[in-house]
Amino acid sequence: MFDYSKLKDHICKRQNLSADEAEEFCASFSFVRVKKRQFIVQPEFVAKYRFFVIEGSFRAYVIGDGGEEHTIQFAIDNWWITDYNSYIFQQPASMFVMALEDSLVLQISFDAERMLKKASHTYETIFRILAEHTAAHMARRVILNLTKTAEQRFEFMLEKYPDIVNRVPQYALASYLGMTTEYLSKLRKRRVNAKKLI
Amino acid sequence: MFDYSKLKDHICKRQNLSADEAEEFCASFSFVRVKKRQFIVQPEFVAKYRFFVIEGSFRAYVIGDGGEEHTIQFAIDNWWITDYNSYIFQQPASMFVMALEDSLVLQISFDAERMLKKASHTYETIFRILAEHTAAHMARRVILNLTKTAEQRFEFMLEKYPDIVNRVPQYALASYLGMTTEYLSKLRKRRVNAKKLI
DNA sequence: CAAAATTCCTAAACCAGTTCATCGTTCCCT
DNA sequence: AGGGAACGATGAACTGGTTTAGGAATTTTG
Repeated sequence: MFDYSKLKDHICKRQNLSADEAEEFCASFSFVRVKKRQFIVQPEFVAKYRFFVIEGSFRAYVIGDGGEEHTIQFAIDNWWITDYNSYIFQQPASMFVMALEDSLVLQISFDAERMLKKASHTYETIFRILAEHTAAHMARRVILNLTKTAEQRFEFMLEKYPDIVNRVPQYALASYLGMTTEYLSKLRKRRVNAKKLI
Repeated sequence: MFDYSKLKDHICKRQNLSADEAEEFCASFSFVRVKKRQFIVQPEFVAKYRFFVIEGSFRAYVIGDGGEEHTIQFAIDNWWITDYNSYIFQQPASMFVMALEDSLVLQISFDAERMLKKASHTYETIFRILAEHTAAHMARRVILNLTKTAEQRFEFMLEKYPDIVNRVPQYALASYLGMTTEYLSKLRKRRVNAKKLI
């Protein structure tokens, strides 16, 4: 009925798998359609699933003490998303994860993942690599936030993830970059004016 | 000659291991003494090792465009440290990792780690769990930096990692928390004055 | 299609945190 | 032991980014 090829490609790029193994691996995932503005993770509830985005886009955010939203992560096609701390430790989540558009995802439950990890060394390796990549990505993000100014972070985002910049609402992007919408708007204007001079 | 018990305890807390397995696992690590101010990772060179601190303390930092130091991570007894992106992808490092005191570490090389991972499902699991914990920890750090003010981050640090606050130099702590030494000094003073009023 | 709601832009006042400059203290090193 | 470098404190001037407040444009929904 549905097409697992995106997930298969994603996995096989990182680890050699026989056709049978790839098949068995994917069988633990189920397709779910998610409507725009629908939540797939909510605070207080344990994040039972890890999601792989086939099409559409998502946004993970937390609510600060003053009620402000802080975007922690975006996910578009071929990215993973969930509340990582909630999922890994099976504790109540602190994040919302919401669809930004009507989307299609593949989800795996924590239990199914645990079985896969237990079942074979190869599957364990896949999740090990996944976790390493996640850790490495997060480490880069920490460095970026610590070493660059708001403007530099925006420039970096434009260069590295133009798809995301053009696809997500401005207030979500601003809070991801650790600034206000107003300031992002100012930066955008400054860029346009700078371009006009060339 | 040396005592592997700290590493053994650390691993066994996370994964069940037979005595033989624990022995074999630890055999891939070697003890190294590191003098204060000595580097165990340097930019441009590939981080060949991952380190487990037996005693002493370390600091990982990068140099910003303007020459400022930004502390990315501290490590004291029973913590892991290296330039994660360099080690995992075996690419040139962007960080310095320096001993803050005369220290004793256990190091494992990337190749030895790869062999362990390949050799057995159990060892693969250990490194998977390690990576998951690293990713989860980093995710919490990103959230903290995005949602809290400089003062709140300092308060949090005091509560959660008082050992580190009391053990590392002020300028290192300040750059870890994403602020200047001068401002941290001001916050410290504000705290002392606030306490006097109680 | 029109009303309601959400998103985006602009601008001025404001503030958390930085910069700069100076001084006292502690830690090393030989 | 003593001279130099590293470390911490403090205050005044400054700035990157926020807050507040308003209005315009776009999207959603009935």
